Amino acid sequence: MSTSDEDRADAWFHALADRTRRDILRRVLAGEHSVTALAQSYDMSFAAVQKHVAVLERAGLLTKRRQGREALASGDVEAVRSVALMLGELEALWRGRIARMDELLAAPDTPTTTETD
Amino acid sequence: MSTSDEDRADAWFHALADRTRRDILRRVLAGEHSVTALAQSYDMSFAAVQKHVAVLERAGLLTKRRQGREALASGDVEAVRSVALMLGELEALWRGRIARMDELLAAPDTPTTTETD
DNA sequence: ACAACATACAACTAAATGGTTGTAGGTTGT
DNA sequence: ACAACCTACAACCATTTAGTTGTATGTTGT
Repeated sequence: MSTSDEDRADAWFHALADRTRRDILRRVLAGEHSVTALAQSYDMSFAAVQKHVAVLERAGLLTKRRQGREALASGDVEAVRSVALMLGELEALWRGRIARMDELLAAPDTPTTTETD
Repeated sequence: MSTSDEDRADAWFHALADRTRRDILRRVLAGEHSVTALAQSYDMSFAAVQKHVAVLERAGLLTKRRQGREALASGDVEAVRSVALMLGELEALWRGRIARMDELLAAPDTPTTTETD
């Protein structure tokens, strides 16, 4: 494959780690917006907003379609779900810890090979 | 309040935007690990790993407790759930878009005041 | 007491980030 | 045709970040 899961996760979380980008994502998830329309909402240059949109696009969190001279940005809810899914996997690891604690409490004698190295 | 929700979100996503930190978080969610134990898993200096742990700690994604000379790090699953919750809110915004589309399809005459500014 | 160990932090460097201004190209409407 | 508009990108700058090494402090076991 070209980009690993970890590369994608890096891009996702990096894109989400900026409040302006999160706000842009909120808007484009709620509905299509042109880049200039988005830019008018923030106290920074058009180019800065355009770069934020590009970061979100590279991360796969939004897509753009051309309509005449406008670029209409739209949030990709599937990508958002993928990020949430990754967090769900982290939570599953935690549940595994609890399960191991239960094992220990249930069978104090059994050597459960907790540490392997 | 001292730190806004956005500040916390910045810290969360920034902490998660590094693969080493995500891996550390996986390990400490699965069970307590000392900082040196964690450091032995990665091809970088102890200080580098210690800084990654500090970033996760500042973000509230893990907590440390002292036991003798060791600092035992443990993942905070509640914080992970909070991050997932924030993504859920993004998804809800998207569902709002769909709801508005339904409105439009159901009542093509009604002026639904889509844009307010 | 003392050597080995675990952590913490300061100081430094290279690279990435978030912002700026400027320029260039495609689209629209008169 | 042409002016106004929308987008894209390059070049630059200040700050942050991810790594390094070195040093200081506390803990453990003999």
